[in-house]
Amino acid sequence: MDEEKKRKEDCPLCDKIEYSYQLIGKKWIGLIIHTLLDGPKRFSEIHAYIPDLSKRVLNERIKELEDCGIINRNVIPTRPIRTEYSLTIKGTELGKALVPVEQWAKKWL
Amino acid sequence: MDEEKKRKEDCPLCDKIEYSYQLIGKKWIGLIIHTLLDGPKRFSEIHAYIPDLSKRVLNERIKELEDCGIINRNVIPTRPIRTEYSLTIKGTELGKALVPVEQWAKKWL
DNA sequence: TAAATAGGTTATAAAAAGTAACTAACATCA
DNA sequence: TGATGTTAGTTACTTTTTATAACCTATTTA
Repeated sequence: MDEEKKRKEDCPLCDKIEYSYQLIGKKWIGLIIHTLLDGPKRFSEIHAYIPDLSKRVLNERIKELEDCGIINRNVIPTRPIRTEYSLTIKGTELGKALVPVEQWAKKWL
Repeated sequence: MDEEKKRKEDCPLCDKIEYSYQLIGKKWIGLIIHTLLDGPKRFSEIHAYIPDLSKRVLNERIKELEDCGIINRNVIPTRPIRTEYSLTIKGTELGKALVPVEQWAKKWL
């Protein structure tokens, strides 16, 4: 067995760390979570906050974040129908974990 | 002027926050910084730590991280020549800012 | 009736990342 | 001396992700 594989097997946390970096390493994920951290938002509101993010990709990201339990989708039965997205507890904690990165940005960029 | 543009102009930090998320939103950036946080490493060492990252992209990421002052490139004039990469202070602080994300991963994944 | 809004979907194009083979410069093995 | 290996990449080509823009259904407002 080669060294790098050995290292991975010896460290079950590495998978989780790697996974988390793949997650926030997807384009727009960080900004979407940041946007939702100050409260639930509708599809078009998120889109207005991040205008460079296309609706197609926003929709894709929302589904991915739902699938991994980071956001909730709430369909509000008003007329016209509205869908609201909010962070789960898991998602809120990820959002809070990203705050130091924002502070770094404030200081260094 | 539309609302989203207004919001951006009202918040000069938004650019920095957005930029930081685009930075860590690039594939492999987080893991590379994480890897260098425990000490300087050579090209092939980083590659051994992150075997799924191709040499082509590793090289590209290294250049990008150098360009934005996050890592240093040290050519060591041994025979054969070795290059060592280390985090700058700016880079080290980014690495530390990412630790809460790793703790989140440990807890939730 | 016409245009607008909300929350998407679709088709297609461009950009980013993956794969594998190749290189230069030297070192070691036999 | 020649074959093989190492380090730090580069190159050409393929696949995957993102971007762009048009379209859609249901409903509301002018």
